[in-house]
Amino acid sequence: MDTEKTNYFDLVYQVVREIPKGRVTSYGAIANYLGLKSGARMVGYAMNAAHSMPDVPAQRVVNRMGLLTGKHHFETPTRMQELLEAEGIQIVEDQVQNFEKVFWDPEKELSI
DNA sequence: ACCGTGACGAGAT
DNA sequence: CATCTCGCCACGG
Repeated sequence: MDTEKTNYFDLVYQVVREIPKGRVTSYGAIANYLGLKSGARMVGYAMNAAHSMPDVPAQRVVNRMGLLTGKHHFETPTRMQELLEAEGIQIVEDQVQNFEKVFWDPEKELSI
């Protein structure tokens, strides 16, 4: 055990858990907030490990275009959309509607 | 130890 | 304006 090299994964989960209900954010926004700068990919990779993390609403994390790119990683491909719709987010063909409205920028609205 | 791949993003053509 | 390529870093095979 020991060697928590994936410590930055926890940072990602920390931010994701702070995403308000009915809102979404992007991988790049989280990466930027954590200072990973162009590590948007790393954020996505971290989310892949989120499978073992409770209270990590990965469905609220989409790519910068508001597209549900990671829906295939859920229990079912439609699970992500259903969860978001249950929070009041409208989705059409894996695209978040009113993305600008539901977009939640950690750097602007979050303070942890 | 090397190569390929990946829940992305931005710049260049 | 649409498409392509490269960069980022970590992990699996």
